Amino acid sequence: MKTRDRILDVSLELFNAEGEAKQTAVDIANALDMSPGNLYYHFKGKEPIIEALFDRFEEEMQIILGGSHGAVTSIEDNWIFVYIVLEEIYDFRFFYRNVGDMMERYPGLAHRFRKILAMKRQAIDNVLSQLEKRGFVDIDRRLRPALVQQMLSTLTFWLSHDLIEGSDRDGPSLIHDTVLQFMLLVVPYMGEAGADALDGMLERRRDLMKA
Amino acid sequence: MKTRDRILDVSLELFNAEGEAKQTAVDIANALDMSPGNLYYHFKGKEPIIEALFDRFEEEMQIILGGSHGAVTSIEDNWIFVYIVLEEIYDFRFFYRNVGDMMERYPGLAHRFRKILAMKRQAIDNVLSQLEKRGFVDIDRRLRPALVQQMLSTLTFWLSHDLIEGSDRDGPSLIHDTVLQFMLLVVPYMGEAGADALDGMLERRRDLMKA
DNA sequence: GTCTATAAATGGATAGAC
DNA sequence: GTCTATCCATTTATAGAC
Repeated sequence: MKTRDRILDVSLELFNAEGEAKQTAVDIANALDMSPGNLYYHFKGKEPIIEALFDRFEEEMQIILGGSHGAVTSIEDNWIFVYIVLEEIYDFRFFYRNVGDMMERYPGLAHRFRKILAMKRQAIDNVLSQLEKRGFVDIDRRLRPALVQQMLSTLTFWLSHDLIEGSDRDGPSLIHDTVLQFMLLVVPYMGEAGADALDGMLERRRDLMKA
Repeated sequence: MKTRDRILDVSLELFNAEGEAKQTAVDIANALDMSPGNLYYHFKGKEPIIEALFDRFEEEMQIILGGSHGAVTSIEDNWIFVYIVLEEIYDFRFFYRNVGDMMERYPGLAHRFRKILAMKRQAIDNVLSQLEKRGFVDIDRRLRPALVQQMLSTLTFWLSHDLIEGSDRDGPSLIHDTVLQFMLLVVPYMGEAGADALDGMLERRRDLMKA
């Protein structure tokens, strides 16, 4: 099963770098220095390759999002999973450059995308509940669903948004800014402590910029 | 120039209903009860049709976003332009079901999309400034850019988000909920008056649901 | 302006030799 | 497992008659 893995590795790299939609089966074979016939021996086309890549992605995400998110003390620590999720998405960023397009062209992925979305929502909800229970934040019940939705959107469309703005940033810096953007959403609900927490977040971001 | 307009009208309807990516030049001709050859006489293919449709959309958006946004008293009235923008986007929703994909496949649209994005950002900024000046809201300077970005994302990805969630809602109800989602973003910055404003927004939403 | 017919181009897919 | 050769389907695009 070595060639099979090589096909997946190179395909992932190619899709992330050049965009999935533009690559044909022949392009993939070329990138592998392999004949199209041989590629078809291992995978019946582009679609099964995509699905095999999604298998990998899904597995990772389930590990990340299925893990426990309790037992942390500081506010920022609660959101560490956000950072990890963004990094994982970045590894498979071709899926997220254009989620709607992927779901449309590979209908088999739609419900699996939604399952991951639901897990993300659950994870966000858990963390917010933690923060509320510990008294770090106080969120109006009527505003809570909108806040969760906003967080979920951030997690889903950060790459699309960057693409549309055409900023062409490097991955790590984009990830850091997205984490910041995410955390800033709770600041208004932190009351007195909000100002200090905000300072901390921005300072940390500056440190990361330098490094 | 009558056939030309008919082609654009029917194409828009077809793209909105069935998705732009799936329609070929022949499909468009069929929907028009017209031969492909004739279609090609008026437009050299799908791309010039898309661009002509974007001309229409761009013109409308410039009128909406270029207009003045001052001289309104209530908080909700300030956001009327959001409602109008969403309705206009809905009329050309095939552009927004998958913005990134459109920009990728029609590179000529990219900078025009970005121009509209910039106008939206400006309009949001103006309204926020108005609200601040009148003392309706008090937004930390360091949080303001993140808030604007969230609002912009909402305005850009509401249709994608609905598509991904697969909720398959009807247009008007989706538009109303998106306006609500948009306005809820400022509630945390309204201080004492926030609770009342929130009540008003939710009540208004309920009234619209019944109608 | 509109049609029919057909060419040209692209990408997906398989057969059969090695 | 891997290659070459080839076929098939789809879509774009044009030529020429009406």
